[in-house]
Amino acid sequence: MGRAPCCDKATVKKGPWSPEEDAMLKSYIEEHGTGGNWIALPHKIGLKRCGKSCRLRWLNYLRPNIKHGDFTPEEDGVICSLYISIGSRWSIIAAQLPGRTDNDVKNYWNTKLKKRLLGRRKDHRHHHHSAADAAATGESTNDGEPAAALSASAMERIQLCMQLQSTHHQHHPLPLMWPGCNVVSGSGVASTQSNNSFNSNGSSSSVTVAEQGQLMNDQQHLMTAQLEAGAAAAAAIDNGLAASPSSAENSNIIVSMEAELQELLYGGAADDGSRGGKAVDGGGGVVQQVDVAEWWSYDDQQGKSSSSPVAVGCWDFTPEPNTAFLDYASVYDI
DNA sequence: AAAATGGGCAACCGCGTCTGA
DNA sequence: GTCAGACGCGGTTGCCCATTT
Repeated sequence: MGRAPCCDKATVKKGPWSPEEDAMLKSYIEEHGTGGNWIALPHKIGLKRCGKSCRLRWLNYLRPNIKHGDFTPEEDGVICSLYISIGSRWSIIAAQLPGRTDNDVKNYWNTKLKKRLLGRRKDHRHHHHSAADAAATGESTNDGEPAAALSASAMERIQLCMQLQSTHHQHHPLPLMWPGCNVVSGSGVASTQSNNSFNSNGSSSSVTVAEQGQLMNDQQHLMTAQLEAGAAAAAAIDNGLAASPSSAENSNIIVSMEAELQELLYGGAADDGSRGGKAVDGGGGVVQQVDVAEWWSYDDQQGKSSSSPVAVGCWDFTPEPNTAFLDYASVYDI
C-alpha cells in the first residue's frame, strides 16, 4: 500500500511557473504568510499547483533576498570544504551561505564546481593510479576490496581528498583526524563560533560581508583540516565502520591544504590572500553591509504574520540556522 | 544553415523525518 | 504508543539555450 499522494495529480498544473502564478503566490505569502500549511495554500490562493510545488517555488525563487548565479570564491571554498566533509547535505551547506538555496548550491556543485575540481584529476593521473581512480573506473583496490561498495558521494569526496593530497603531499601522508578532530580549536573554531552568524541569539550583531568572508575563511581552515577526515569517514561510514579519531595535527599541513583547495578551484594562481576573507565588492566598489541578525530574524517576523512583513532575511521555513550549524557541529565535534 | 550535442537550471519525485491528534 | 498528514531533503528529470559538427 503506497503513500497517499499529497495532491490530485490529475488536476494540478506542472511545469514552469508563469509570471501570473508567481505574482499570486508572492503577494499572498507576503500578505498572509504560509499559514503553516503548504498543502492548503494553493487552494486558498486559487492556484492549480501542488503545495510542494508552491513551497519549492517560494523557497528557491520568490523569497526575498535570494541570490542567483555568480558564486564568490569564498562561497566556492565553503561548498567544497563542506561537501568533502559532510557530503551532499545541501541544506546544511546552503545554510552557511546567506541567500543561497540548497537547489542552487546543488546545481552549482553538479554543473560547475565538481567538474572544476575533479576535472583536474587528469593533470595528476600520470603520477598516481590512486584508489579513487581505481574505484572510479570500477577496478579493485589493492586490498581487493571492491570500490563499488562506496557511495558515489563518498567516492567523490575521496577523489577530491586524494587529488589534493597527490598534488603536494605525496611524501607527507596526512594523519587521520576523525571524528574527534579538533585541529584548529584554538583559533578557527573559537572565532568562528563566537563571531559568525550562526550563533544567532537575538542580539543584533552586525557583520559585514567582509567579516563574513573572513569567517568563511576561518571555516575553510577548519573544513579543510577535515579533508582527510572526511574522506576516511566517508569510506568508513559507507562501510558501516567507525573511523578511529586521532589527535594528530599539523597547522602547516592545514594551511597547505587550504592553498591546494584554492589552487584546484582557481587554477594555481598563487593566492596572496586577496581572494579569501576579503570584502565582497558588489561590483560598485562598495562593501555591502549585511545585518545577519536581521537576516535570520525573518522567521519570527513572518511567523507573526503581520500585515506588513518586513522581509529583510529570507530563511523562513528552513531549519533554524544555528540548528543547522549545530547539527553539523554536533556530528563533527567542533 | 541545419542537426547534434552538451550544459545549466528549474521543477518534479519519492522517501525519511517530524508533528500533532 | 500509534498513525496520518505535512514538511524537508536529496536525487533525478526535462526543457531551453549555446556551442559544436
